Amino acid sequence: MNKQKQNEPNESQVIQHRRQKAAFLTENNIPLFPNTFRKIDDIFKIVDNNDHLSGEELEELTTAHTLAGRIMALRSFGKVTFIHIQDHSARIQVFVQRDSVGRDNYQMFKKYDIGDIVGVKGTLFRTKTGELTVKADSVQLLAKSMRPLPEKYHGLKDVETRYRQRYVDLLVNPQARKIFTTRTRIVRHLRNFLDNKGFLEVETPMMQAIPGGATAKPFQTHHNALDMKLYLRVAPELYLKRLLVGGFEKVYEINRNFRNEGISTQHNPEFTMLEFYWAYVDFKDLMSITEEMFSTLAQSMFDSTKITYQGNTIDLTPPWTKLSFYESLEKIGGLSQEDYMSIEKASDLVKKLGDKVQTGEKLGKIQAKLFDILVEPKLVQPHFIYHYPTDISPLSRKNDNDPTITDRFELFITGREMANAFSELNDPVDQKTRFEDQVMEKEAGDDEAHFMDEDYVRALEYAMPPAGGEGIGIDRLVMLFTDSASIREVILFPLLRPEVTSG
RNA sequence: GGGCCGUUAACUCAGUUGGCAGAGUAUCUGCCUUUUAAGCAGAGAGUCGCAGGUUCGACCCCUGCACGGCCCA
Repeated sequence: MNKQKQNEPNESQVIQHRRQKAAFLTENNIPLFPNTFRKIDDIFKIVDNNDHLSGEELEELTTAHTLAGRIMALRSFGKVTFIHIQDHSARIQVFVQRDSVGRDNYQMFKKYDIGDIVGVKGTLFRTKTGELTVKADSVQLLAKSMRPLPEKYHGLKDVETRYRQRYVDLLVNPQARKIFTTRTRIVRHLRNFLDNKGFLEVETPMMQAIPGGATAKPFQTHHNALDMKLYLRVAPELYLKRLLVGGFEKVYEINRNFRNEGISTQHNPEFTMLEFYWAYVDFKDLMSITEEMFSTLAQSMFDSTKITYQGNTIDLTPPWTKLSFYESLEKIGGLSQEDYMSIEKASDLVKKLGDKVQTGEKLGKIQAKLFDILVEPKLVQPHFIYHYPTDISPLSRKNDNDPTITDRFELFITGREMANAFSELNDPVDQKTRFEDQVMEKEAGDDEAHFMDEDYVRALEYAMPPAGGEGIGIDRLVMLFTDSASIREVILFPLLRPEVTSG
């Protein structure tokens, strides 16, 4: 009996027991991991097709079902055992009787554990308590589980384990599965929405020699054969706009971006963005399509344009409130023009509110800090804030009447930035100047500032059609639609430090 | 980066003033042919996150570290 595992004296008792059972099954010629069983029926379909039938009606049916799934519960009465098995679609009870499956088979079945994956053939009936149940003609082991599942009643609660071992979380917590199936439905809706409007989905480089398209710190990597430094992209923007130059008029990409910043309930280093670019429209047209996109999404998910997020009702019924950046500082931030239009006053205010101001920082950047503190958290219902300062919008088209502001908006819901959009800057001379300004900021120590991208300027020199472009954070959108407080709840495998393996 | 909180059996959690480490679930053995958080009887299971320190004695007090969570920047 002690022939195995003497080198792992601390191995949990449960695992040792399971190894012993596995050895017993192997000795009796029961394969632990056969791939010969072919599942025919989804459990959901079986339940859906038959749940309306009475016990008597089920008795008359002789239809045999062939299903497979993981044993999630097991109640043994000696010569008869009830198990619940779960597949991707649902869960159903299975009744395994010694006198139905045969004495020898039942002997083997008694070595099956919660967590094992089994294949079942049998017919339907109702138990005394009325539960729709499969009466097994046979139960076959398809994959032996060597580890116990978390507790049946409380499930897996430990947040760290839920993220590190997401497979266990998904197995035992239906809410977790729900979030990720909802995520997929959301993304599918967005694709359908854009496809139906004639947008073309494309894929642009994630590894870039010159990262651009957002003010953010990039990750660095290295290509060995080419011996060159590469960056993981912070945004696809500049490539998508090159496609507008190339003649595509409506393009979008849903894919990962990487930003070398802190981790929080709102930030994961890799995250998913939708970016779309549309020739011959401006930022106001983008407001309309955004309202349509979000409200149809809510409608298709919840049959309503009102949704609940962390106890607040969010009304996504268009049209949404629209305020200029300066209006928002006044109406929502409670500031006067003199507070925010002078560098000195605005800087003092920022410091008073607990943030820092670097010497030589531009007015727009200081105003943005005021906005972040005084306005953003209060934008719980959907708000478009437009006409951002040019200083903090290096890729946006300047307003025709006032070059200190841009034709740009950000969308805020639940106090968070959900989208960023603007009329695109397509004047190559202006763009080059903005890049040069960014390079100066970079040299002054701002490692979020843009690099010079000569090829992008060259592309604009061939003429890019006037256009609007927008980015929407998919993870935050999914948080909103799944009522999740943390971004890690909506990312299957959020970034964590390596697990410490002791001893 | 800063503050606060957490880390005890496979899971969910207790743990008294610093005095032998606990429960439920799960597991094992026995009984049990319609249960469903099945039941009854019994049993086994611990690097109390890690490393130091204080103490006759530390899960408990102190210091440092690791991982995670929340808040702030």
